[in-house]
Amino acid sequence: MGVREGLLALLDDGPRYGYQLKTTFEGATGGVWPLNVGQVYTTLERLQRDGLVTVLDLDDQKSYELTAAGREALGAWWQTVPVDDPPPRDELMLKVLLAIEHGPDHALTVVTRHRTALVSLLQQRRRADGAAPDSLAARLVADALVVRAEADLRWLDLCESRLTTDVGRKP
Amino acid sequence: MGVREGLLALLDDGPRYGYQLKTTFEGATGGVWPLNVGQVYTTLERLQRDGLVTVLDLDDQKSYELTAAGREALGAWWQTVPVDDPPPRDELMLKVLLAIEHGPDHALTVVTRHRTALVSLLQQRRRADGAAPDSLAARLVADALVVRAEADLRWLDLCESRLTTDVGRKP
DNA sequence: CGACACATGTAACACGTTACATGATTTG
DNA sequence: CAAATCATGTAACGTGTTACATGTGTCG
Repeated sequence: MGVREGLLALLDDGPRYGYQLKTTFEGATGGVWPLNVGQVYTTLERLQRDGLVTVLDLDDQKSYELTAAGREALGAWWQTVPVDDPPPRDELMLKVLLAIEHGPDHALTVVTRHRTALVSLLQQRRRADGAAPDSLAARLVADALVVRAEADLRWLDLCESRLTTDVGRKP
Repeated sequence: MGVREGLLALLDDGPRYGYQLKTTFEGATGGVWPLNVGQVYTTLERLQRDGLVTVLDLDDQKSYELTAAGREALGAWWQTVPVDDPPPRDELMLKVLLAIEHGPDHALTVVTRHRTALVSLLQQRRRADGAAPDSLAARLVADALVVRAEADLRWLDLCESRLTTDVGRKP
């Protein structure tokens, strides 16, 4: 549910054609999220099917346009605050939780390995973040990656402390 | 790529049958990540197809077992530190970035709306985290949700400051 | 001319989700 | 007995990813 809404949002600025949507999407996201053109067209097809978008068939190019329903759906998206319930499965969490099933020793191994890797990744990202201010979008994405990595790191620390103190009692 | 490895990891403790995998998966993840039984069977089919798992056809129940290749794949998974490149598309980020295309005013609206929602969500999660220590797994998941929400909040603050100071210059 | 950007698609595949169908066993 | 749990699947659908095919225009 990402590309779909993305295209809707871009079409809110007026009719666009497929390839244009690809490039502006990539531009808006600071070039961090490449978008295969093919997916743009298939997604547009689905949006048509769902009545959120119509096509203006011009000479040789096709122009896509929001319908009233599409504008409504977009409005709903802007209003909605995404709260995932159940939360999306995350690979790091999953790995640690499953490692616990194999015993706290294995879990601690996994935790420390990931922490050292995350520390270097974080340094790397901080450098990238501090350096070239490409665009506002790229900057914000870089910020997000740093903040996320910090959060993961903090969580790993929490895991370690809980694993070392709570050893023995697993209700 | 979550369920697949999850099942492999669980099968490392010995042969299991499908339904058992569902319940132990949900148990290992503190009941936070429900897993549809149907998906267990389809995933096991794919794992068979890929030669990572074999079936022991007993009287009326089927028991699944890791192959050598399966054990190897699992080992690789344990060793691997997940670094997504490009990073996965995140709805919050996407929304803010696309809102910027519509002008900083719209972006600021989105940012502040999400911040207030996140603040209350965070309080709620902190309560849940501080309360009943269900199991180690449930506790760790709750921790993760809190830490993630804090990170998102921090990022939104960053967005706001960048949006208010960087206004005007978008290279 | 040759490479590259522009422009539009199709096909195959992977994974996840939900709903549906079926039957055995356990337990209140 | 009735309901819940255990147990195994199938079918349909949605989305995302990659690769492939095709053609036009532009620019060095």
